[in-house]
Amino acid sequence: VVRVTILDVAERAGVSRQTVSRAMNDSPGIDPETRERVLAVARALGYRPSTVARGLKTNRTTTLGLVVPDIANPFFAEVVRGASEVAYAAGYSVLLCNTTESPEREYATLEMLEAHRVDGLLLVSPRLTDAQLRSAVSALTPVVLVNRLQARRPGLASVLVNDASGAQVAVEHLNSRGHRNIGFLGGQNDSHSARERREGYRRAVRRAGLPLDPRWCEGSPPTVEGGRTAAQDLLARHPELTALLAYNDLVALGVLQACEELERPVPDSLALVGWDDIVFSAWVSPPLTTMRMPKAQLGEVAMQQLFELIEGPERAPEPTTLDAELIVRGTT
Amino acid sequence: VVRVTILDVAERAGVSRQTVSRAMNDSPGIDPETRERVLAVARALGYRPSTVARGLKTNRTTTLGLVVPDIANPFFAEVVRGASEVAYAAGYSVLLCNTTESPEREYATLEMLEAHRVDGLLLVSPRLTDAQLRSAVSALTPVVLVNRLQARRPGLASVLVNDASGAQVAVEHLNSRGHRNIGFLGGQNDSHSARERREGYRRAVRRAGLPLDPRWCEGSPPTVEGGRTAAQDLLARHPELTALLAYNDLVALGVLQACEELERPVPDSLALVGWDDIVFSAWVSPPLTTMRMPKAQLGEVAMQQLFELIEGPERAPEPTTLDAELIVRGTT
DNA sequence: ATGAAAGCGCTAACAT
DNA sequence: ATGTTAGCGCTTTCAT
Repeated sequence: VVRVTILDVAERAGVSRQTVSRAMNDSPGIDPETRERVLAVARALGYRPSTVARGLKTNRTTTLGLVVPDIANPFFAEVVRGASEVAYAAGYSVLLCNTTESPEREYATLEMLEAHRVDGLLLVSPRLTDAQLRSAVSALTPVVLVNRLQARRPGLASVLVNDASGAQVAVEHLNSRGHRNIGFLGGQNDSHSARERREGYRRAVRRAGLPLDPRWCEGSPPTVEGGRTAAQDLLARHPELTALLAYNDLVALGVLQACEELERPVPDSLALVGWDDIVFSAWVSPPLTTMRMPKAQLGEVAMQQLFELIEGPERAPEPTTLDAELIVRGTT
Repeated sequence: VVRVTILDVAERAGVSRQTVSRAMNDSPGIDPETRERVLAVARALGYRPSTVARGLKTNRTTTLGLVVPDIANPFFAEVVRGASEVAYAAGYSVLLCNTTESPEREYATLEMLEAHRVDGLLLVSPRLTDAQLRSAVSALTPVVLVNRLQARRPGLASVLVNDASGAQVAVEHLNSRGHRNIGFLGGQNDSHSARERREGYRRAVRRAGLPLDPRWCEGSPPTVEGGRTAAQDLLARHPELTALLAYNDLVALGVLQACEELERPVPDSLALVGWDDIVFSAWVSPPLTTMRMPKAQLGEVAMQQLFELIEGPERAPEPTTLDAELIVRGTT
C-alpha cells in the first residue's frame, strides 16, 4: 500500500504543502478557491493525512485510552459503548484495553498507553489500591476515574455512582414491603463498590430502626454461581431472613436459583433486590427488582469530563455523582 | 507533562541516541554493559519511547483496528475480548470502533483507521453489502473479515462459522427427538448469517425427508421482543409446528416468553433450539438448548490470521471455518 | 494569501 | 561497538 502524502497533493494542486495543510485543517489565511481546488485534489487522490505525523508535530494524537477490567462483562460493555459514542462524536479514537483484573497487566497497559501518547485516559479500575492507582497514573495526562474516588488533583476527575444512597433506597423499598430482617449478599472486600453498597445497606438498616446482624452479610464472587452458593449457605443458617439485597444482578440470579432449590418462592418467601439492571434481569422469572446503574451514562459523562480536562487541565473538578434508580419488578 | 525523549536518555547515559535506540529495541551491535547502563538510565528517567515517532519512521504503528456493530451486544463483546487478548499478547494495541450498524458511520470509521495508519484491521460487518465492503476496505492494509465471506485477494482473510452445518446439526437433533414439523424463526434478510442459517435449515429438513413449508419460516429483529412477537404470530397460524429453530438465543428467549403466554409448555408442547449460547441461556427456565458459537475463539483466530497477513501479506489464505456446537439443555 | 525553513522523536543506513 | 547523517509526514514560525 503506497500512501499519498501531503507533498503529492501539493504537487498535483500546484501549491506548497502549507497550503494543503491549511486547506485540510480549515485554517484561515487561504483563498476559498484555492481551498476548494486543494480539497478536490486531495479527494481525488484519496489523501488521508497521517495522524501519526501530525501527532509527532503537535503532540496531540486525538486518541484516548479506555481501560476496563473485562470488556465481556455486560456492565463494562455498556460503559464502553457510552464512552465510545461521545469520543466518536468528538472526533477522537479509543484504544480499548482489557486488564482482566490483573494489576501487572494494568501497569503494562498504562505504560503502553503512555507510549502511544494518548491525549487522555478513562480508567475503570475497581481492584487497584489507591496507592497503586496513584503511582500508575502519575505520568499520564488527563485521567477520569470511573466509579472510584481519588484525592483531587489537577488533571484528574472521577465519575461515581452513589452506591450508599442507592443501597438506602433499596432497603427502604424492602422495608416498605414490610420486611424487617434484611440481609446483604455478595461482593468482595477488595472491591470499592462492594464496600460502599454494604456500608450503605448497614446505615440504611440502622436508620430505619430495623434489626441488624453482622451474620446477615455474606460475601461472594460477583457471579451467578457465587451468589447461588452463598445464598444456599446464608439462607440455611438464617431462616429468619425474609429479604435480601444482592451485590449485583448476577449474584441475585444465583439467589433465584438457590431459592428454587430450597423451595422458597420469590417474592413470597423471600424478597430480592439486585443491582445493575443488566438486560437479562427483566427476562428471568420472576423478573428482578433491581437498582439500575446508569451504565452508558457513566461512560458518557466520564468521557465528557475527560474532554473538559483536556481542554483546561488546570482545574481539578468536583467528582460527578450519578444515582442508581430503583426498578420495581417481580421479586419484591 | 514534559516528556523524556531519547536525547535526554542519551545525554544522561553519555552515549548517542542511536545506542539508546539499540538498547531499547534489543538490537544487536551493542555492548551488554552499555545496554544495561542505558536501560537503567531510561528506567530512572521514566523514558517511554514514543510509538508515534517510531511509527512515523518505521511505517508501523503496532496498532490495529477492531470494528464491530455494537460492543454492548454480548456476542460481539466476547469476540472483542478474544481478539484483544491475542493482540495484547503480541504487543499490539487495539483501536475499538462501534458502527452502530450504520454504513455511513462505518465508512467514516474506516477512514479514521486509515488516518491512524493501523497495521491491520479486524472487521465485523454483517450488514454492508459485498460491494460496499470491497470499496470500504480497498485502501486498507491487511484485513480479516469475521463471519463474512469475500472474494479472495491478497491481504484479506476471513474467519467464518459454518452456519449451514450448524443448522443441520440442530435440525437433526430435533428430528432425533421425534419432531417432524420444524420451523425457523427470526433474523433479517440483510444479515449474512440469518440467510445462511435459514438455508442450512431448509437443506437439512429436505435431506432428512421431513415436511417443509415456506410459511414455517418467519423473520424478526434479532431481539427478545422481536422473537416474542414473531413466535406469537407463527405459532398461532401454524399449530402443527412442534419444534422451532431460532435465529439466535435472544429470539429464542422471546419464544420462551411467547410459549408461557400461549400456555405451551417447553419442551413438551414445543421444542426449541437457540443459537449463540450467550451466558444467560443456561440460566433461564427451562435452560436453552442451543448451538454454541465459538465467540472468543472467533476473535482469537481472526486476530491470529491478521498477524499472519501482517507478516506475509502476499498470501491470500483460505477462509478459516469454525463450527457451532450443539449444547443440549432443557428446551429439547 | 502563499511559501520556505525548521523541527517534532525516532530509526535505517552508513560511517568509523 | 558506537556515532553521524538523513528523513519519515506533518505543522509552526516567519518571510514574502
